[in-house]
Amino acid sequence: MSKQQLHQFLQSTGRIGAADAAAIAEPFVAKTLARGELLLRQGQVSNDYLFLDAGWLRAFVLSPAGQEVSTTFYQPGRMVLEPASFFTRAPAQENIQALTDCAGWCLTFQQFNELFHARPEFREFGRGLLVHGFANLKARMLEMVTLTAAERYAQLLRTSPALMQHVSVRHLASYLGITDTSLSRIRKG
Amino acid sequence: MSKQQLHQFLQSTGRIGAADAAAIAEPFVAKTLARGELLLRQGQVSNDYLFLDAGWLRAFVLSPAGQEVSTTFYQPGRMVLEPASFFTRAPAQENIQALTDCAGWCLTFQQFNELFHARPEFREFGRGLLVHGFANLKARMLEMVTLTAAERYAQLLRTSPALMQHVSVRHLASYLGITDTSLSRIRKG
DNA sequence: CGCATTTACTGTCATTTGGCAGGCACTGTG
DNA sequence: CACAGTGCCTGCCAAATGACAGTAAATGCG
Repeated sequence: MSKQQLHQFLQSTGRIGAADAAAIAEPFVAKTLARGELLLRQGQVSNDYLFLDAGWLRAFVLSPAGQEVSTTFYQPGRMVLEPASFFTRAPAQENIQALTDCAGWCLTFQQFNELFHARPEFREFGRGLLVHGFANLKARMLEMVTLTAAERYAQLLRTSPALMQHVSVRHLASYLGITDTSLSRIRKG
Repeated sequence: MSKQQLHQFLQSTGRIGAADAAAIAEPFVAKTLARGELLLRQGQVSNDYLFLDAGWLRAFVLSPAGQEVSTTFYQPGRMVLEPASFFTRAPAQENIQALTDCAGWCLTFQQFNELFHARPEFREFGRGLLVHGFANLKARMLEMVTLTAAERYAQLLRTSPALMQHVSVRHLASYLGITDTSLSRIRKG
């Protein structure tokens, strides 16, 4: 497997040229996960800044009541990251689990930070990643407030149809903020 | 009004010394807002990286149905920022409005970016700000999914009692993801 | 293969929440 | 003062969702 997808992703912001992309990608190390394996376990400090070539993952937390709540799904061609733990070096609240076999390229925090401070383009890239994640989360929050469960499901179907192939109804339901019972009814209806 | 609070806030991360804090604070310019005034209007590009000395603000968006939904409340001693527009230079979806008369210190995007690239400590500071905002939003999303409306209200009362003095029931309700009718009932309790 | 486990769906009923309309108190204005 | 406007509360009913239990199909495993 080559780093071609990673190169393209780095350049996709428009601010990183081919030569810089190659230099930035250089320290990334190959990483694979088997289906079901955890990339991050709650209580650990995240040390993976991962570009995902292939596969799907989900992040989840345990609610006070002890139930798994899926918080994020990660698709191929994107970064997999838990910023709160990775950047602050604090133990993670979240777990990140491979829904399928996965393969990608990974930086440690130290490697990330060296690039971050050494390369202005990568700085902007990293900042942009956080900003977009923030904006997406805000949009999701807005949907939680303004849409019904059925509308949220329809919206997700429309924007991420491929996701449905890899995620169980139960995971989807907790992501949408409803019970699997309700989601079953919504899908039926 | 002095920049003392800003100095302290910059140093509160532990990675910025007094001398660096003074140097970083230097380009910040005084900014005031009258109650009701908009710091940011949707459709505009945000150009304010604001530290709030005194006063309260809220951010809100218009839902597809045309209703105001409050998304964030800003308290004194913190930053006021709409990252999605400020960093990407894209028109904002959100409005930011002063709930009371406000005073603080402000950077433009250009000033911010110069500091960001020139000063490693400020880079880490800015990154930390985004990361914490992200983590807070995720925690709020988790509350939306796992708690009832009454529990979310109780939680907010516990964590931000001062907020209640400055925010109308209607704003609070949309922030909590319920109608003002329901919040009224919850408060009655 | 047989068996246990997990997953998805469904029915019934209780609870939560929204929609709507009305009432009361407060505020600013001529 | 009279008046309109606004914010907050409340009552009534309908819709959305949760809780629980049971079933059937799919899956994993010895």
